[in-house]
Amino acid sequence: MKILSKSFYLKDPAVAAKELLGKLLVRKLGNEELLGKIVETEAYYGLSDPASRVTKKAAESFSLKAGQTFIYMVHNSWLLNIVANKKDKPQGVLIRAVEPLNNLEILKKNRKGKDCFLLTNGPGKLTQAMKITKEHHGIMVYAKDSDLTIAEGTKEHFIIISNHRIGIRNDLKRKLRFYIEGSKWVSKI
DNA sequence: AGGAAGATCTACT
DNA sequence: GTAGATCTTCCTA
Repeated sequence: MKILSKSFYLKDPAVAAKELLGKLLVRKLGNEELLGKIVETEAYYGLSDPASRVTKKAAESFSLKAGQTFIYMVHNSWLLNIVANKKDKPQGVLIRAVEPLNNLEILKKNRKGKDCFLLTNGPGKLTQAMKITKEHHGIMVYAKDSDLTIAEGTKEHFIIISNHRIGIRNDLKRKLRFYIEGSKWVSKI
């Protein structure tokens, strides 16, 4: 399994968000390795983004370098972001949904018996299922020994749909949400 | 110290 | 589809 290099994250967040679709999220949990295919992402543009208070907080945390995680709690849920930018700007990609590929029993246990696509079809759900918390804030996802990494996925072909983002009052005009067409794990069509 | 608001989730109608 | 739950952070006094 090939882990994406740091240079992968040195690009425009919208581009990175699109290219992250189909990649593998690798969560090391003790002796187990939880694999999830990324099926839904959103790009965030930090300071120029109307996402109010979240942006402010993000601006601080995005002083992190490209390729590091940025984890944030909202509405009793953890959200997983990967910092991605060309320059030193507070920008990044939000991982909204993944398709679990193995260790379903562990995911079910963490999700109190939920099943199938209910396991990870939302930002708060996938972090719960994979036991991702604030302790993973600032992890370098390109480092081989990190508990959380992102690796090359299969080379299968899929169609990418773009849409406006979810849950923001005054969204930007650009469509910054991307997901794989037909995936059962996409949170909302 | 207290209140308000949020990149959500769940349950119910 | 809509309302309520529930927690962390930020803002104001």
